[in-house]
Amino acid sequence: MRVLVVDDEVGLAETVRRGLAADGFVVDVVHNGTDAVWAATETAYDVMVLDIMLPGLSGYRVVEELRRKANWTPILMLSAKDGDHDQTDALDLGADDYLTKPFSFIVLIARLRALIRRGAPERPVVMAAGDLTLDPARRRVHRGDTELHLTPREYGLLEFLMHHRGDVVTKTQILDSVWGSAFEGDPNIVEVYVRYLRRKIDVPFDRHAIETVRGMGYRIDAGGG
Amino acid sequence: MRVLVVDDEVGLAETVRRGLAADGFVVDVVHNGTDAVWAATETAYDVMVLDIMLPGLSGYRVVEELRRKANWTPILMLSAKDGDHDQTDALDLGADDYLTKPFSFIVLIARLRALIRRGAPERPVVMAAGDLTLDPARRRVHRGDTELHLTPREYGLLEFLMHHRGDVVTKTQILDSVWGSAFEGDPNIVEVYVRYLRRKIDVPFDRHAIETVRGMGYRIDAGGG
DNA sequence: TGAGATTCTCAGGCGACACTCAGGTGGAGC
DNA sequence: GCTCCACCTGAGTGTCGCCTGAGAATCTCA
Repeated sequence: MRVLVVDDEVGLAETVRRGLAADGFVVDVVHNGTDAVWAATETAYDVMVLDIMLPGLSGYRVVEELRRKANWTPILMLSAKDGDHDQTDALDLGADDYLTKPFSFIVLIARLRALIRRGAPERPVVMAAGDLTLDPARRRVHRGDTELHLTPREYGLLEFLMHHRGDVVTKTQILDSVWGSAFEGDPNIVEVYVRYLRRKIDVPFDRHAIETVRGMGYRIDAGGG
Repeated sequence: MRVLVVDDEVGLAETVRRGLAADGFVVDVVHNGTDAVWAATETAYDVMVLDIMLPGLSGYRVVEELRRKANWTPILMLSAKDGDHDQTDALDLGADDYLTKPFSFIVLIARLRALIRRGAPERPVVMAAGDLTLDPARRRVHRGDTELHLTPREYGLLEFLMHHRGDVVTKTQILDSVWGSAFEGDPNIVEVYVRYLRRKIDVPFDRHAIETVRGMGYRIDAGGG
């Protein structure tokens, strides 16, 4: 059982390290967020203990960064504060459990074991429209079982459409979100990329996921075409 | 903070009840879908915990039924399964969060608090006249279960009529609102478009939602024809 | 540096849609 | 029942929104 402990209070970190080691865990300790991300990326830990208050990269940012990198190691967060906000913020960001300092060692170990037992947490939301799925974390798109290769622009467009699946989105909205409001070129670019997307996600499968709503914009059907 | 817990496993439901009560929630428990819909309709809960696997009316159907009845109580769904499908299905149907069994109590409570904090999600107003519905956000029109394809002008006209459903609107009002006061063409255009609309929303269903009030204008019946 | 991938521009084509018009129909008042 | 006028109807016509293919410009990576 490998644990990564992240806390800038060297004394506390050392106490935790000894306690966990005595309980049979293999423990690595780092003292800041940047090292935490690096360590978690290099080594497959079974669980992480992560303090929120860290110099440089905060605990929140560490979770965010790891999840963005598709690292689903269970994370238990620690905080000195006792507010609801800390707690829910942490969980919203993708942490898996939460403990307020000061905490009992027995509780910490029990919670860690529970996390390990549960295994890697639920995957983040995979957006689906019928058999067309888009996984934002992994940046992957599937039509049924076949993976589709999309260029960055195509992916950005599809992600935007999927995020609003069922709703009509105007070309202006698309331009603003996918190309950015600074875009100065020909708005026709949206039509062109809708065509590119259709060529990859619809045409080969004889589907019509992307619907044109004349005079309004486009809509991706929640049923996937 | 009132919570409705819906789970057919009596033991688990009782555990959840006690835990939430200890955390200051006022908890009601029911063990099947039918009771859940009834309870949620009778009482204004701040949040619901809803198991997917239920005897009789499943959790999915409960969500569907409540949303259909314009009940937007935040719902957290529970499932024994661990599939992606469960998750997206639940969220697609109008649930607001999702938790896989077994779950940590801390996480459950945090998620519930987050849902309550977020409050009932804003739902777009769906205008209805009998079984004729118009969803402005999704720009969709249904007669019963069948979706109708309207052109932008037809849609604009119907939206205006629905907005004033029950009242007589004059052709001048229609022209000003739907075509804009700048319109210089033949006012007969209103009659033409009323005909187009009738051909799509009334004739195929043998209905008469759009009523002609001779000398005055038109009226859409609140009962949908 | 060069080949391939990707982004973007442009101009032509096509068809859905908005609108016109001329005649038909039927209700209301005499 | 006749007449008038409001409304209905069908057959057009032109336009504009969207689609499409070709190719230039730019980026990426070996």
